[in-house]
Amino acid sequence: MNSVQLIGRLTRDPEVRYTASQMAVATFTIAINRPVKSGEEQKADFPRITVFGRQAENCEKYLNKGNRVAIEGRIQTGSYQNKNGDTVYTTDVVASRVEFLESRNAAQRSSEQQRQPAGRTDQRPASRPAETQMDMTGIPPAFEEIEDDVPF
Amino acid sequence: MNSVQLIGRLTRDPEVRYTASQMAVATFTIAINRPVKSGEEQKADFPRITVFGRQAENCEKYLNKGNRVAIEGRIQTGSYQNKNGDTVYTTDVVASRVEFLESRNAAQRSSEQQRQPAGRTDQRPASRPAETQMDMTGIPPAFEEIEDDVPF
Amino acid sequence: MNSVQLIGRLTRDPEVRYTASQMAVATFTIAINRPVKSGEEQKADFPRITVFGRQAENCEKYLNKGNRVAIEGRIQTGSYQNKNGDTVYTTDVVASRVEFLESRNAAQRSSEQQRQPAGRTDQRPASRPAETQMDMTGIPPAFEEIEDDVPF
Amino acid sequence: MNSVQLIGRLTRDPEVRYTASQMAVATFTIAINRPVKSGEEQKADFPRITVFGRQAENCEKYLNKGNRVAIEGRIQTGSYQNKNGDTVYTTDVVASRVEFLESRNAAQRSSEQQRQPAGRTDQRPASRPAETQMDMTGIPPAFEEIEDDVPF
DNA sequence: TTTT
DNA sequence: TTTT
Repeated sequence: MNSVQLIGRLTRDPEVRYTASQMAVATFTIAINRPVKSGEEQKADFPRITVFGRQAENCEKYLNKGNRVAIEGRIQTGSYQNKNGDTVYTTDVVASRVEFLESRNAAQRSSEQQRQPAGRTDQRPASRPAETQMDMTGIPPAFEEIEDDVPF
Repeated sequence: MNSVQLIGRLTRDPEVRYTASQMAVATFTIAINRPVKSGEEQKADFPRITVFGRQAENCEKYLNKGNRVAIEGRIQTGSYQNKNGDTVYTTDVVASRVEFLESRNAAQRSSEQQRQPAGRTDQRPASRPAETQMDMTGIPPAFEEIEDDVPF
Repeated sequence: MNSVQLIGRLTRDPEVRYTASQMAVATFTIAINRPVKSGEEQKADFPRITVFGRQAENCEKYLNKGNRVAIEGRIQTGSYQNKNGDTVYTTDVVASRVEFLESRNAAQRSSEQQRQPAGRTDQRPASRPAETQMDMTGIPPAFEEIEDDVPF
Repeated sequence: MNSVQLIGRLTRDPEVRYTASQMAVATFTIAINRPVKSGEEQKADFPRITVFGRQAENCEKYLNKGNRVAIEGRIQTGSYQNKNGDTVYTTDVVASRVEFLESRNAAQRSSEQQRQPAGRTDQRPASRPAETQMDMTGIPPAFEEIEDDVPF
């Protein structure tokens, strides 16, 4: 069992990169405020979230800094060598599900603008319902094909 | 919401230190095998677990390398400066509950032997029931007093 | 381990009753929409939530039908005899934590109006920040005293 | 979000039935002891678990009354009319994952005997490693085809 | 008996 | 390096 449930707000816009096989991988950090007695200063935790595939694409489209999300996933640990040659250990939450509890208008997102330079020529604004959820089954890189339905 | 549930095995005996106020803090890492199709090589994640107070003492007494535990807790992030002066970011699971799903005889524990060099002179073996659970409410260092009942 | 995490919307205003020792007990049902492919009809689950103590009072004050909440808790089963004399088995989620992800103005709440008939004579509306969380440690009826801080 | 994590012991052998499309559906109840101060009488909760597909078959093969399992899943509510014609409301945990934390020898299981009447003619006992896990992605009845690997 |  |  390796199960994580989080609710928090993005500290920055998601970063998206692509694997060799063209799968999107979105990464962002969320701020989760700790329960605090009134008067005490607010503290927070900042876990890093990784999302794969179509969900990563939706995060890129619809999530911005400050947006609140609910995350279901698992803890994944790893390590890499930094420039100094010493080992850095990492701990990420790999999301199997991202639920948008709120998201600003996607049109304001610079990263989307860039990927869709020809632009939307239809009249409907690139807005979306405030509540949306998406599912991802399977654990990349062993990644099954994803049904191509938009989440709303 | 910041909620984590894990089942795994200790990669080493717990390490225990004490705060200025004499509260025990146990730290250990568990190995959680990832689900894997037969034939594939086994991979695992290795989150670090932190336990406070009486629970930390029980972990010290009853948990050894290889023992299986169930953990409920939350993700806590932090940072510190290493010897080279650069910032190292940390992610821990702070356990609010540790359930012993199995534990070897505590007497075999080298770390315990060392802390109790005069040894046990009574006849009863330092064994314990295989299933035990303990609860910890509250989040250190804001730590409420703990009812002093042994977990079995 | 008995751990539950839910996000959903109240199907009705909370019902509140009081134990012999004057502890508030709030009960409500939330609707959790199931993930659904676009085009399919929406289905939902409707677990019943039980909240104790000061948290129950806050639910009464600030939660209304339609409000979205995040719940952490555990499954509790029980049974009772109905009027026909046969046994009815029950399954509830006892909340250890309720997070208000949204709540309408408390003044609009009829149940509160009723409990405070003399009314608020000050000018400030009985509103509150949209995000609020409260904590409850301990499992009623073995219920430890609750620190008397308001959650905002 | 609709997430449940449980550890408990089967109160009886699993019951298995088959859908029209020949998918196995296993049902059982687990006992989860509540944390209790020493001296108090033990109480427990008894949620009903439902498992679909290949996992249900594995439950039938390898799980018996008394075995300890870890369950990940979600709460599902429903209702039906009983013989008296009144509505009975149900709450189940639909398991997306069942982890065998322990299981007696499968050969002792009567239900398996029945499904495999010709019997095993090889010499190896129908035993299995004590730790095993299986995964099920997707939510029946919208059920994707399951890779046919045994879980050990 | 169900929410948006 | 942090969100409201």
